[in-house]
Amino acid sequence: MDANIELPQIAAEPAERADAARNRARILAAAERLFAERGAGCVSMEEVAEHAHVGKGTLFRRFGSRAALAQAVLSERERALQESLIRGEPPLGPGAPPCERLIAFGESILDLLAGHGELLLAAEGGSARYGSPPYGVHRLHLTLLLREADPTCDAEYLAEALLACLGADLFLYMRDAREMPLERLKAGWRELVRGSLPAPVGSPS
Amino acid sequence: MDANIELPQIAAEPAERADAARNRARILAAAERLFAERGAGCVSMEEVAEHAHVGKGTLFRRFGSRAALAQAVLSERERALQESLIRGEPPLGPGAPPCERLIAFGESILDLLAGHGELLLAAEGGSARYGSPPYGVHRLHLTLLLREADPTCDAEYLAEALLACLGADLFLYMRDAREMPLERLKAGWRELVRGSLPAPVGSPS
DNA sequence: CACGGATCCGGACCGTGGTCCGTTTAGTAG
DNA sequence: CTACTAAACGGACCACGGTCCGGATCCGTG
Repeated sequence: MDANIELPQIAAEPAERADAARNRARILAAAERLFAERGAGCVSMEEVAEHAHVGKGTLFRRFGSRAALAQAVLSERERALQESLIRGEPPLGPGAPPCERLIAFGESILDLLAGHGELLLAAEGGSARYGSPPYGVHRLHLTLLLREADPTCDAEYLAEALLACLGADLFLYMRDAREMPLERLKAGWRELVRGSLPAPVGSPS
Repeated sequence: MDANIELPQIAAEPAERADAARNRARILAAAERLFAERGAGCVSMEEVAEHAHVGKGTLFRRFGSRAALAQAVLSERERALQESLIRGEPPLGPGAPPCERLIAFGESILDLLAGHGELLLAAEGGSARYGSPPYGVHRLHLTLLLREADPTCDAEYLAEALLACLGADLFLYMRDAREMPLERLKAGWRELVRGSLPAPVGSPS
């Protein structure tokens, strides 16, 4: 249960008081447990505070919003994904052609969604998605890959558009309401990516 | 100020009482005015009720939720769009090749978003999007066009994915935060559609 | 017109996300 | 150990979306 996660700590901040750190860890542990037990959608912030033996004010002081709490709970997995993007094995990491990397990226996100869809939905809830650090990283990653694959395309627009197809709300809707299995979503993503790129070498068909 | 909009009235319901109709009209008029004056995001349901001289309970009895109220306010424009899709002139209506119709559809939606983005955001808010009648119609429209253009593709998945690129939250983010002009979004949409379809006759380039 | 029941009204009420501020506590300097 | 300050605590508080139900209103019937 390592909880020393301080991703957005770049400038040297005046260090964290001991009780603050203790409470942060308590809150994260309680949130993780409750979200896993009953689903992120069925846990109120007040409950998280109670189970962490902490006042509601403290909870919001530490995490700012429900979406940010969910992001914090997910931050370890997100960190691992980013690590794989930058230094992992191909096709997710560097070394594979951009098209393959794009496909692998989307499939990783879909796997993440399959495992923690509700939690990711809470993390993206209410347009908190755009502007969150993970979204920025994913956007940049896609932009660079798209530009590499086709310098003439509008990579910035395409990155946003492709990421929209990996949103948690859309995923849950397609999986639960439309009953599309994970494999179908992955196949659809592959086609989507291939369509957005020019044919790599010789165009068959 | 015509307010006799009763789109989802298919089965012969036991008719509407006079005071009910009067209150519905009042509410729609008040909502339309307030949303236009101050932006949909800055108007609470209680305010709408007050300005319509109606109790909050009546407001929710009639419209069920904030999102549904926004949809009702938009229903006239949505109806006009659907009319154009079914019986309008090409390329939006029937007669043009599927690819052109897809492009025209997206551009129409983008124009709608440019004019009433906040209102559409309220109408789609909180995953009320999927399952709303307009979404169902748009999805069906795209599915049929995609299937016509390429019977081998997964038209149902592609329809959802393409619609995700026309979501109100994404549009407002790209326009306001990323400062992408409308023309760029339209150009991006065109490329997106062309990529999702096989080259129509002879593939140039 | 008088009646009766179905329909509708409206504001009190609830749960929730988020804020505020008086009080407490951790850390430090003397 | 004491004194002091900045930081953190925590629960009362607020605004808002949404629900409920006792009472008022409409409208068909005799």
